[in-house]
Amino acid sequence: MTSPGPADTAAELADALTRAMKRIRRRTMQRLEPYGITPAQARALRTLAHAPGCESAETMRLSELADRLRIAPRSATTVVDALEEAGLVARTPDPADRRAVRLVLTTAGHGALERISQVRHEVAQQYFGPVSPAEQDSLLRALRHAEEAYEAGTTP
Amino acid sequence: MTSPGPADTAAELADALTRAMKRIRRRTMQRLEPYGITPAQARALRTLAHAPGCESAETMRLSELADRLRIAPRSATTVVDALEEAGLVARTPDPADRRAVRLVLTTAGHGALERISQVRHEVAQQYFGPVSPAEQDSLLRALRHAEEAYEAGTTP
DNA sequence: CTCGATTAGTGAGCCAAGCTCAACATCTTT
DNA sequence: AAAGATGTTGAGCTTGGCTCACTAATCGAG
Repeated sequence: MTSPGPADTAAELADALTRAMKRIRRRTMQRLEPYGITPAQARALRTLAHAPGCESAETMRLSELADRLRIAPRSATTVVDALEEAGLVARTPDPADRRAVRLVLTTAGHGALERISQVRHEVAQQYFGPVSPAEQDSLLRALRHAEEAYEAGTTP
Repeated sequence: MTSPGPADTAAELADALTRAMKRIRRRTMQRLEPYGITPAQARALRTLAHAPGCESAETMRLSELADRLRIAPRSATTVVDALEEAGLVARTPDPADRRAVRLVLTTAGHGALERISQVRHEVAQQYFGPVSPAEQDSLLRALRHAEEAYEAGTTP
């Protein structure tokens, strides 16, 4: 019953992914905690930092940040609130649209970014260390492949 | 700066994992919602179902469930509460240890399990469909490898 | 046999990271 | 200028965890 065939690989994959994610997330959180940065904040910061397409990077609208993070705009507000309170980003008015807010990375924000990328790197390196670089690469490509197909399939 | 070398693969991997997880989780949640089952409950149910090592499966202590799910015992209590209220598992006293609780799958629980495994299968299949079975397999092995190494490294 | 230590489960209360729905200001278009 | 679209946020909810403190029960000396 429940077809114990080889097709279950996909489901097991989902499980393995969940576990890996959990580990990495937790580890990163622990490492980032001393700086008072949560993973979500770190993600936002990173997203904010290398905004492709904008000539003067690290300036972005809140809604664009939400888009890139794939979260609801309202959720982005909360993240930015925290980031702003921590002095890592600043909300400045958009001269061209008075409804909008432009987010700019502060100097402290840049500093945080550096620490984040270091931690991120270390944690991932530690977790995926036992996996050979070649395998890592194919893993990454596989995931991207799946992701692209998914995106193409849901937003046609 | 921040070493744009090939070593970043691991970090990107972590990102891709996060995204994949998110998608799968959401999709599964949507598909399971009509049955009133959350992903966490589904996980618990599955864990409960094929408990390896126990001769008479689907009977397990709460703390063992917590262990297998890698969550705190207290969190398992909450999950089991929901499961019990939905009539999918039952708490029965452990004859050998009156402090302990044995969790048993009800008939409804078995039914739910079947639906879950179907949904799980379909969702994962859909997401990882574009990835060849061979790649899926190597991906899975890589993740397991990382996981094992991690576990060995943290509980020596 | 009893008494202290340990273990199993849970109540209370917290946190992160989302979500929706509705309000409000501000464009944009007709 | 009125109608509608868009950008941001307040209020309040959800999931899936967490810790700390407590009770009940078992176990291990002595």
